[in-house]
Parts: sequence; structure tokens; C-alpha cells
Amino acid sequence: MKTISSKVVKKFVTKPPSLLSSTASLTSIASFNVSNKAFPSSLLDDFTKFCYQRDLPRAMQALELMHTHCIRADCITYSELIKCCLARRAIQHGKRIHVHLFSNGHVPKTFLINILINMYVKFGLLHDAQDVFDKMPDRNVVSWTTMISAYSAAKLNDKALEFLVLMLREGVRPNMFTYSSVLRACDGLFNLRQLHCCIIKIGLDSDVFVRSALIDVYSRWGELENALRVFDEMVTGDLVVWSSIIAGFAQNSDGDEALRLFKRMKRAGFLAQQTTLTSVLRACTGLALLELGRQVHVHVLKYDQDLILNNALLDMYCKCGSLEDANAVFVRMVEKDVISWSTMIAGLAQNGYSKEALKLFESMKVLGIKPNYVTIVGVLFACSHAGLVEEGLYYFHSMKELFGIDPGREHYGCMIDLLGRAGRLSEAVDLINEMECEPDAVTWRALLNACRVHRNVDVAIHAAKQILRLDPQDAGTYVLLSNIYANTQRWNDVAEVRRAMTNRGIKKEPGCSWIEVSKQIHAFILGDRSHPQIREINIQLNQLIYKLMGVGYVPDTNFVLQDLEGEQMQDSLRYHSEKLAIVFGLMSLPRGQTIRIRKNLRICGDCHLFTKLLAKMEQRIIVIRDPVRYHHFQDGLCSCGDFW
DNA sequence: ATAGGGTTAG
Repeated sequence: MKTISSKVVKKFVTKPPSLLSSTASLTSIASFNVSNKAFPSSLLDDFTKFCYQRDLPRAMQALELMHTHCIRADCITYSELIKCCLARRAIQHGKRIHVHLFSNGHVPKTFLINILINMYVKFGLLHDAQDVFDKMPDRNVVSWTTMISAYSAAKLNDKALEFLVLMLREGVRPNMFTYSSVLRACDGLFNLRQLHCCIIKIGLDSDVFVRSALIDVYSRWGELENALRVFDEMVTGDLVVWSSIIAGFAQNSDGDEALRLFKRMKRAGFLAQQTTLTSVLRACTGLALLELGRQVHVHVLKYDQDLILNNALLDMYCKCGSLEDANAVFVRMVEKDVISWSTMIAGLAQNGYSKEALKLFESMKVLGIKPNYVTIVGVLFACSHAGLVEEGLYYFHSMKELFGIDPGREHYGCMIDLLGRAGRLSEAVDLINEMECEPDAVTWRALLNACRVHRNVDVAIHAAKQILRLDPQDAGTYVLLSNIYANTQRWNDVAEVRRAMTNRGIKKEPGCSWIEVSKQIHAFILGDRSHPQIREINIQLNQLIYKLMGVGYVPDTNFVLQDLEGEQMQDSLRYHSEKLAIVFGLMSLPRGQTIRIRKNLRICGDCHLFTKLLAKMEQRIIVIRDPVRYHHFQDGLCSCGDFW
């Protein structure tokens, strides 16, 4: 009974199986203005018309009448109606259609059942979808793929993978739709490699959807080489494939490669849109490339309604140390979500504006925006940064009650910082002991940092050992530990640390600083003299050191427990990369312009003092971003308050 | 009829 023949209609018109009340039909008939004679065929015509006009209420009325009279329309019309339900999120109507389609033991075409399954999936009613799926007689590749896609989207990865296996077992061949869906559910490299093999075997690896999914999953598992391999084998490519690979590198903190790929993409003639720009901004953020970020900002203006993109822009300005720009973006944003607020709060705090950060948090609460886990991290960081111990303790102890958020590692990390800065080291130790979650290397580093500031050797050794247990590749901590031992004449221990380093093949990472001058990035590496102006820079540096010594600068050579980065050869102290970068900035940037440096390692005490005094003497604002802290030097002071 | 890329954290 797919299309109606006049015979069938006649039969039902005379004797309708009354599934619905007769009043409903009468009203409906009246509202359709249908004459009795023309009723059945014109009912179907009306139904079809209403479906294509997307007039859902009338189409549903017509449907109920058809149901009463056991009339069925064709599949395409029903699919239009279902689309209409989806667009309006009319779940109840969708369910009525379902009943109608299967009434009187009828089984619709596979095509139509698939659409129905998809409808339930889109409504988030996975059980109903599964139910329809289980009962259908002929499941084709679309039926299976719809279910797999639904489970992937719902993060029920096991289910998605299980369905792929079941599908293969039933002899249904997966297509590119199936693979691009199931790849999202890949929760291990083993699965991923197996799937990739299948994909190659059946020749689906040229499909752009499959390709971008592969790139995405490989980068999610940190296998950028493989992601790049999939990308470079590209014969067919589109913007999404480009965006996937750029996002892969941007998210794995390889901004350089992300930006290189972005340039390649533009050369290949692709125009970046929101998604790509978001990743490009993230790359700029990671590399602290303010000037490039500003250039990208120009392209962002075209999409000023895009929340995610604006959040990325906001973060870029915060992390590049330009709070003026960040604030301007924040104020002008048409829509803000909890991420926008969290970004701004953390950004203010990191750059030394803790009071403003806490004020912003208050206005956020007033506006009724619910803080999340990350927001509270920012708030605690702000407290820590401003030395607001009591406020910090208050938020920490009441976050569960006030915002329903359980304190996690990051919150403990902030609190250890906070207590450490305030000199309450033993409380910090207590805190780490009472953590519910296992402290990780970063948590122990917070404690080690507090020990460094307060010169507590015993706790420092303990913390360093914990860090190395959790992160055996952390060169800086080996060096620091070895220095602590050397300073306390524990030569056997020194030798043992050195041995461990050699055995594990740990090399000290050389200190490196970057500065952007007229769209060029200049890198200064400790001990590297390849910069074309290095001679001049060194001469200038020596003169500056001499001048600074006249105003009280004493090169600080007591940097055991101070130098976190292992750049501690005394001779090279004066040539630490940030000093070179700063001097180059002084030489190249016009007066009044802020000097912005990014470092790969933490700044040492000597460079910190040097920069403070230099900022005053030269009347410059100098911003140095190290891997964890931001230092705004101005007028002999630093925004970090000498705690870092 | 079924599919792919983006934002906040110590």
C-alpha cells in the first residue's frame, strides 16, 4: 500500500479503521475544505503540498486523516515531512509519523526506515533509533552508518566499533561515510591503525572526509607524523582537510608547523574561514606572535559573530600580553560564553591584573553566568598572583558548595602556588598530601617552585624526585636537583643524578628567546652566535650591564634553587637568551614601543633583576612570557611581584 | 538517506 489506488481508497472511506476519534477527522476535513467526492485523492494532494510547503501543522492534520483511512503517501513526501519535524524539533509529531508508517503491519522501504532512524538520532533518542534499527528487516550500509555515527557522536565508542564489526559480520560493506563516522570513535592507536589498513585496502583513502577524519584522529593521539603523511599523500583535498592538519599542529603546540601549513594552504588557493582562522590564532597564541595575530584579526572581522573564533582571538591577545587589545575584543563581542569570561579572567590574572580579574569574576556572577572548572582555576590563580591568601582559601573551600565544582589538580596547583608565595610552605605540603586525585608532575613543580623561593632544600629534593618519577624526561628538574645536591656537598647524589641523565639520554634544552620585529621572528639561543647582529648586540649588552651596575645591579650568581632552567653556566649568565633578545629589541624597536619576548624556559633570577632595572633605566615596557608566567616589567617593577 | 576541521587551565 505505497501509492493509493482508487479502489483501496473507496474501501477505507466507507469503513475507516478508527484509530483516531471521528471528531478529529471531521474538523480536519472541514479545515481542508475538501468535498466528499474528491476527498481521498485531494487529501493526498494536500498532504503532499503541505509537506513541501513545510506547513507542519496542516501536514500533520492531513497525516492523521490519512492514518484514519489507511492511506499512505510515497517515501519522498514522508522524508520531506520528517525533515520538517527535525527543523522544528517536533518530537511528538515525529513519533506519530513513526506509528503511521508501521500501522497495520506495514513495513516501509528501507530508505524510509533509515530516515526515521536518523530522525530519532537527531532528536537524541538513541533508544528509539536502536529499536527501529533492531526491528527492520533489511539493514543496508546507510542503516548501519547512521547508528555508528550516532554512537560516535554520543561518545559511546565501544558501541560504534562493535557495530562496525557486526556490520562486517552481516556482510554489509562499509563505505566512506561509515569510516569517517567510525574514526571519530577510535579510542586507541591499535584500532586506528587497523581501521587505516582497511581504508587503504578498499581504496577509500582518497575520500576527503575519510582523510580529514584520519588526520584528526592521528593528531588527537599525538601522531603528527602520521597525520602529515595522510595529508601529504593528498591528491584530493579541500578546505576541511587543510583545516584538520593545521588544527592538528596548532593543538599539539607546534605553531610553527601550523603556520607553515597555513601559508601553503593560501598558496594553494584556499581561502581561510572561521575554523582555519581559529587554529591559526591558536598557533599565534602558542608562539606569542602578536603582530601576526593582529594581521589575522583583520580577517576575523568578517566573522565577528563567531563566538569560538572571537574566544580564540581574545585568548591570543591575552597570551601575547596585550590586555588593551584583549579588553577591546571582549567588550565588543556580541555574544560571550563561559569560555570568553574564563579566558579574560585568566588572561588578566596571568598578566598581573589580579584585582581586575576578580572584579570581572564578580560581574560574571552578577550576570548569572555559571562558572566552570576552568573559570575557578583562573580565579584561584588571580588570588595567588595578588597574594590574596584568605580570598583564595575561601574560594577553594567553597567552590564545591558555591558552584558545584570539585577541586581538581589545577585548583590544588593554584593553592600550592598561593600558599607557597605567602611563605606557608608546610600548609602547601599538607594540601598536596590531602589531594583526592593523584598529584601530577605539574602539581609537584608548583611545590618545588615554592621551595625555590623559600629555599627549603629538603622539601625541594622530595618534590624534584616526585617530578622525575612522573616525568623522567624533565631536563630542568635533573639539573636543579643536581645543583641542590652540589650546594649541600652531596657529591654521590650529584653523580647519581648525572648518571640517570646520561642513561636516559636527557639533554639540557638550550634557553631560547624569540622576538618579533617588523614581521620577522628573531630567535636567540644560548651560545648561538648566528644572529647577523650578534656582535653589536653583545657590545650593547656589556655597556648596559656596566651602566646598570652603576645603579645597583649586581649580577646574581647564587642561583642554586633559583635557576629553574639549567642555563646555569656562570660565564653564560650574562648571555642568557632573553638578555640578547631584549637588547636587540631596544636596538630595533622605536622608543615607546613595548618589547615582547617569548622564552622556552623559565626566566632566571638574574635576568629578572636585570630586566626590572633596565625597564626603569630605558623607560621601556618589557613583557617576557615564559612557559608558565607572564612578566610585565615597567619602572623597576614586575607584574609577577617577584614570585614565579 | 549515512560522514570530516575551531575556543578557556596550574
